[in-house]
Amino acid sequence: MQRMTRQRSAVTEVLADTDDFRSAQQLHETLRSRGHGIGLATVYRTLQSLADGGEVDVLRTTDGEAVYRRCARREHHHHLICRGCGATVEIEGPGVEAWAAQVGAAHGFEDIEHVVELWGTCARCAARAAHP
Amino acid sequence: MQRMTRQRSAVTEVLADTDDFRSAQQLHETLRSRGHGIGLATVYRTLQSLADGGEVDVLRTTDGEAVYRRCARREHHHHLICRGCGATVEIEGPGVEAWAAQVGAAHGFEDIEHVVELWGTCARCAARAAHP
DNA sequence: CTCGACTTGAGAATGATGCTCATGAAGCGT
DNA sequence: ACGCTTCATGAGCATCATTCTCAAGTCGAG
Repeated sequence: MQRMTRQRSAVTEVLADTDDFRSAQQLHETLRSRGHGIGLATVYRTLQSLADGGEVDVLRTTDGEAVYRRCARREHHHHLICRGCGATVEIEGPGVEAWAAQVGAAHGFEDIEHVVELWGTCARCAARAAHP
Repeated sequence: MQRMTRQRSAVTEVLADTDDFRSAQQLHETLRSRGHGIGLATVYRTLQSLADGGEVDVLRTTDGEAVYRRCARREHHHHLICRGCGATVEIEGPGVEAWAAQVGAAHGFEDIEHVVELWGTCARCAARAAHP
């Protein structure tokens, strides 16, 4: 079972407040700045369990760092993420599911999962880069 | 310029000998076992420069570990990778390029890149799992 | 309210990867 | 083939994200 602790609700609250993908460290920072005393290890543990329960989406930046986001849809979907600030748009991958399963099976692979994410620079970050 | 050293050619040779995605550590291991004296740092540096030059493909496992592969095609393409052993099949992503660029632009994002990879368990690893 | 079981957190441990700098070797020019 | 300049190497240390440890704290069922 999963207990509802002060720390756990603080994490879900912060996640609910942003639409961007954020790293565990960034979330921890935000939590501290809001006055919640919470340990980094707890943030990692909580994010892990939320991810296991499908309540948050996790993905890896090109640097290999894990970033988390509370998505609107619980069904599988994809993202367009800003490399600069983490701003995210949920997107559709038309026909991707079927294509992935079919290609996998055609090569004798089982338990197929697919990773389909778009990375770019959002308008705001592009503007910021233009005015240094 | 890029000098051709004993170590560098050893790395490219090992990469040429496998079709699987391999981590820097695994490649280092293989190199040592073949009798090449080579430092881990050199393996990392060499892989990095090969990747920068587009001679090897790099991607991240779900654990965030970087894995490398000498691909047949130099043009952009996608992969179906075995989670167990790294065995890889190069695949086509029909229409993905155009779709990615279009979706990105529609949301005001620039410099769009896309990550499209399929992960699964290859037939050999599935069989191995069945006979413990 | 009580108490056991789960959770927390500070700090240490781990693991991948990057950095340093003294030493080695590629390869250009001769 | 011979130097010589310059870039490459490697052993070990540094860093950074993430996980582990375990004593102390706190949910929440009864």
